[in-house]
Order: sequence, then C-alpha cells, then structure tokens
Amino acid sequence: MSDRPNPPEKHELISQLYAELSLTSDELTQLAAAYSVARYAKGDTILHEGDTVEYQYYVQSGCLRTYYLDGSGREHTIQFAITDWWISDYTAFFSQEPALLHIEVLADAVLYRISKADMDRLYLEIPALERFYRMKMERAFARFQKRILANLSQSAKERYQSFVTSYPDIEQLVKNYHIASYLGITTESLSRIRRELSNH
Amino acid sequence: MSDRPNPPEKHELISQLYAELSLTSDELTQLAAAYSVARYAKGDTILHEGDTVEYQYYVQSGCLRTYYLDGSGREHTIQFAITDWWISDYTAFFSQEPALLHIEVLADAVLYRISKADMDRLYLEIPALERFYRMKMERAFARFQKRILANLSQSAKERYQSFVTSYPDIEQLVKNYHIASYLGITTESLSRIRRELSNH
DNA sequence: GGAAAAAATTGATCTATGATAAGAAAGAGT
DNA sequence: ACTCTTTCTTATCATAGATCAATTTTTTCC
Repeated sequence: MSDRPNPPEKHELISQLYAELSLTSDELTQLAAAYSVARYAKGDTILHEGDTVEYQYYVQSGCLRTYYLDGSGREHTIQFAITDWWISDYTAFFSQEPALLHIEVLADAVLYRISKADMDRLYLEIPALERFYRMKMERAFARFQKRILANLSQSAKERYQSFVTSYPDIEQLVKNYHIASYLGITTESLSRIRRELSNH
Repeated sequence: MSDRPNPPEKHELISQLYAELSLTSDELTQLAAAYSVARYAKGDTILHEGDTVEYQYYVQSGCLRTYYLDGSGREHTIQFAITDWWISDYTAFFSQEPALLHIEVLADAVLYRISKADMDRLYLEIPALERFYRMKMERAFARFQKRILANLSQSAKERYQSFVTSYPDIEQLVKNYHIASYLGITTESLSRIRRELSNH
C-alpha cells in the first residue's frame, strides 16, 4: 500500500507535476480534467501485448514494470516504475500500433492516467506541454542510451551492481526474478552473482 | 563520396526537412540561417569523449557512427547514421554535460549542423519545432527500445540477422568490426556467425 | 603493380552464463 | 500454526561467445 494514506487532490497533484511550466489556472483546470485516478492491486496486469495503448500513467504510489514475452515465453523486463515515474508501452502509445509489452503491478498502485486523445488535444490547447514532453522524451532517451551502453560494455555482475547502486528502492521492492529479467540473465545466474558479491 | 554530386541549396533542403510543418517563408529563412554545411572526410572524428556537444547533425550524404570507449579501451558502436538520419551525442547535447561518445565519419559526408543555442532560440521563435522534435524523440526512443529488446531476448546470430534485414545499406557500407561492436560481440564471433549463415 | 596495412577468418582453449534438477527458504492463505 | 505456493539457492553439465594466436584476404597507398 502507498505510504501516502490518501492521494492528494487531483488538482494539487497536477499543479505540482507541471509546476515548472507556470501554467494559468484555466490551463491547470483543463489538464486536471483530462487525468483520471486509477487504483490497482499487486498482481494486476493493466496492459497486455496486442492491446491498443490508450493511456500513459503517472505513478503517484506503488510499483510497476513493463515486460516483453519472447518467442520462447520468457519475460524480459524493460522498465520499472515507482513513485513520480511515468509508465506505458510508449512505442505503442505514440504509434497506436498494438502493444508489444505488458504492464504488471508489483505493489498496490495509485496511478493518474491520461489518454492519447486528450494528450493530442491538449498539445494544441496548451502549447507549453510540447516542450515539457519533448524534454521528458529527451531524458527517457538518455536513460535508454545508458541502458544500451551498459548492456554492450558491462558483464552481468557489473550491470547488477549498477542497478543496485542506481535503484536501491526498486531493488528492495521487487522480486529477484524480475531483476534478473531486467538485466537479461536467469535467476540462477543472478543468485551466483549475489553470492559472489556477498563473499567479498 | 556522396552519390549526389552537389548538396542542394541549403534553403531547399531545409524546406524539405521541415515540409510537414508548413512553415512560413520567414520561418524557413530563419531556420536555414541557423544551419551550416559541414563537409568531412572518411576517418575524421567530429566529436570526442569529454567535448562539449555544441551541434546536432543532419546527414545529407555519407555515413557516420557514434561509439563509446569502455574502461578496457574497447569500442561499442551505439548508432550508425546515413543519408536523411540525424546524429549527435544526444544525451550530452541535451544536458550540455561532457560527451560520453565519439562520432566518426565512415564515408565522406556532407552534414547540416545546428547548434543547441540556435535550437533553444528557435524553439521560442518557431513553436512548431517543439512538436517536430518531440515526435522525432519519440521515434528515437522507440528505436532504442527495440534495440534493448533485441539485446535482452535474442542471440548474437539473431541480432545480426535482424541487422542485415533492417539495415542492408549500412551492412554494405561499414566494416564488419564496426557491426560486431554495434551488436556487442567480437569480430571473431561475427565471422563464425557469418560462416554458419553462409553454410545454410 | 607491389608492398604494407587493415580487415577478416580460422583454430584452440577458456569463461560466463544457460539448462536442468533438486532442495531450502520465505511468503500466503486458512 | 500448518500447509501449500512461490521464490531463491545450489550443483552439475552444456554452450555461446571471449581470448589469444596465427594465417589469409582485402584494401590502401605509393
């Protein structure tokens, strides 16, 4: 359950989320109207491969992951998301092609979701959102580049160490087999790595 | 050398590049003024790790790659760029932190470059650019996600086959050891994969 | 056209991780 | 508190790819 007993009033949260934009009161009201709150329990899957991706989600509390099922039925975790992070199958959200990814709730979550239809309308009505989301995409791109670099140049052990250093909260929250699937190794290999690291 | 004997007039190219935006003549003139043409020879390095990244480049002709040098001095190719593609160390371009990547010219190139200072000014003067670059970042993000998925879920042989299928022009243009470093394997492993594939 | 350099291939051996199986530990439900 | 399920660890064997070295092929330069 979220450590915040109740989510804040929607309008207050939207004000904080877009604080850097200095939007007018009317613009904030428009934005707040476009968001809806969605609560999910641990274990829920809120997107399945093949679905149309209607929403992106802002995580007010909880923990989620996106994952891909390969041809052999193995799960590959693409991203985790905790409080103050965003989550969707972004590729499918942008293109409106069927989802490639699943989204699973790893800890009870309160999410604020907004549809692509509303996003597209609001880009026209509140042009400052273009800049906000361009810069958000730049940061997301940078995180993926860092991930590609790590996958190309680091051993599994090094990648695990980076993960633990960069995301201690997530490391504590999620199961080891999810971490293994994020790192691209099996749970047995992760166990060996953890044993080696604890024997130093 | 470029298969186009001369680059088109700058204004014409900028018109085509931003055709979807239906910019005014004045806006196109402003944009064209911000771009400069840069010609490089095969073998040039136009960005080094540690540099401030002042420009992003549109490739009018030629071929380039970005690469990262790891702690052991090995090169990891992050992206290639051919005609009509963009290239930079984007993470450092956005953040203005020192470059992590190098950019090398693999075939004589004609590039159109624009500085971040000009970009930032033009975002304010031509707001339609915000949308153009947000959507460009969305597509770039999607390509990186596809790359992460492939790295997590495919064997080296599968990744090479996807590469050849997706980028036949690049496969013909660049050296095998660059392809190997893009795929995250050694040149010896790539040779063995190529032999296996040619014996089927 | 020839020499030198670069790129690519091949072979032998090694290593990190995968596959499989079994067992232990932790968590969930009653 | 107990039982069942889920998660995690460990052992053994297999494999994809790395490392190292040598050779061949291709490209570059004069």
